[in-house]
Amino acid sequence: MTPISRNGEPTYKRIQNAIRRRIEGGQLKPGDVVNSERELAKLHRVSLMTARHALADLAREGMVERRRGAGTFVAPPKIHFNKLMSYTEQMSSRGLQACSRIVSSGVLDDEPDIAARLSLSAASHLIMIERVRKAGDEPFALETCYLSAQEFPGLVAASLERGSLFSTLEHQYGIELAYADEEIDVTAADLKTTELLAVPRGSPLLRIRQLIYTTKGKAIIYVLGLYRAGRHTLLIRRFR
Amino acid sequence: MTPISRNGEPTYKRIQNAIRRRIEGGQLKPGDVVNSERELAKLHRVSLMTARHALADLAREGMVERRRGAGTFVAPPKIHFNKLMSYTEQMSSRGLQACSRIVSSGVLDDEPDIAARLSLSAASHLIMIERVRKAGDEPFALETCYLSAQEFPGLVAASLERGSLFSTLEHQYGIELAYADEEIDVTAADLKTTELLAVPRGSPLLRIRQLIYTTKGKAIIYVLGLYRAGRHTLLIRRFR
DNA sequence: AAGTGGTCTAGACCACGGC
DNA sequence: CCGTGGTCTAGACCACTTC
Repeated sequence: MTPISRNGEPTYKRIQNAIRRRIEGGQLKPGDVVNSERELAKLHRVSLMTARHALADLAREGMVERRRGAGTFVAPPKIHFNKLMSYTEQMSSRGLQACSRIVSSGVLDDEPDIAARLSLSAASHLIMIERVRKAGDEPFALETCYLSAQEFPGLVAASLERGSLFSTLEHQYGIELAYADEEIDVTAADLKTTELLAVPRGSPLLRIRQLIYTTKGKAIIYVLGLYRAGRHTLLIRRFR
Repeated sequence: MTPISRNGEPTYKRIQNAIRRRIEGGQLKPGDVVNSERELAKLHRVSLMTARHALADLAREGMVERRRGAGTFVAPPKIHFNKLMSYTEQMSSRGLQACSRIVSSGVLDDEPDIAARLSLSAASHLIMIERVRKAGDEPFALETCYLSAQEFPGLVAASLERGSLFSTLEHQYGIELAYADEEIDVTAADLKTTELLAVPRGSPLLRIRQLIYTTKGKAIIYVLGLYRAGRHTLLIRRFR
């Protein structure tokens, strides 16, 4: 048997996908027994080590739990903590519709601090998009994002039409987002924010400054978010 | 050769530890080449798969990076994002001394909401410790933590003497902390907080409600933290 | 061309869990 | 007791990187 089945997909991944499909398709529910290493080896006509590789890797992902002497079981669905999601994705994961309004947008060339965060020279041209996020009728957040104008020609127009910046970047520009570092603190609303978010002057606001990186480790988006009290709580999981 | 060398430690872990020691001891620096699978197999008189297991596992931990066709290299030291650390640990990791003052402490038996978060019955006795954290002379945070009084007899006295609650729990009570879920939002300072933190009434405060779990998945500590604006920023990494 | 990691085989013994 | 996962062997071929 050839180790790799003509399409380039390793055998152990084919086995994983077969199991994944049965879990995601609902045929296997959390707590159910998954085929043992020996069963998988026979089913897929594969050596024990390969079947084992498939299961061990699934366990590492958290899709499955292995208990020595007992078997391999479908793991309970994990809540995705510390996941980088766009506003649109966050909303749709809760079954809600993303709703936002672009307040302003354009290209700036005198934002040295922001350019520096994106590892660009001080006077670089930066695309700026400022949006108010709404829940129902009430605005609850003001988000301003910045990107290199040179790297994303034509982005402003595109982003004005479609809501999701993430999907535009990923599908239109072929960008692979990897992670984001966030600085979270608190400030009082200034005059401009007061008007846009319809809150009293001096109201406490959650401030999140986010720097989003690609899989190559390059910072490509800077986002400044200001969130009204009460309307927004951040969930984080920390590990020991 | 016996697969396990009399003390019960698997061979692949012995190999890992040998490599780890050389990295942590400074003999191998980030970017340096680590012994290849074949070299390790000969050195430790072990099969290729076992040497491979050791390296693959170290790579999964992030201690080394593997590049096909090139070799295995010591990974750059990782910044510990999203790590659960006590205040004492956070301070000492920055080379500072933890400095806090106990405002009040005692046992409560009428905090049903907090008891519920800890999966205890409504009228359970709860140890409460309220502390002001300081940076230099200025107070910057008010932290109140709650634990089951039944599970931690004698804790109040112990915690009054030593600063670190985490180390008391881990060493005195044999607790293994695993992770914490945090809810982060923002409020305005009430009268009591105003006095303790020496800020004007209505000042914006960062509020962090933390539920800390053991390795067995049991919630054992609830912490409510209130942080002054400007004095404290949270760092988070989110992954796609 | 030589060396590396990635995949795979066809077996083996052990420790552990549930019956 | 039997079946499970955990460890291990002594090889093999491939794709890839470096020289």
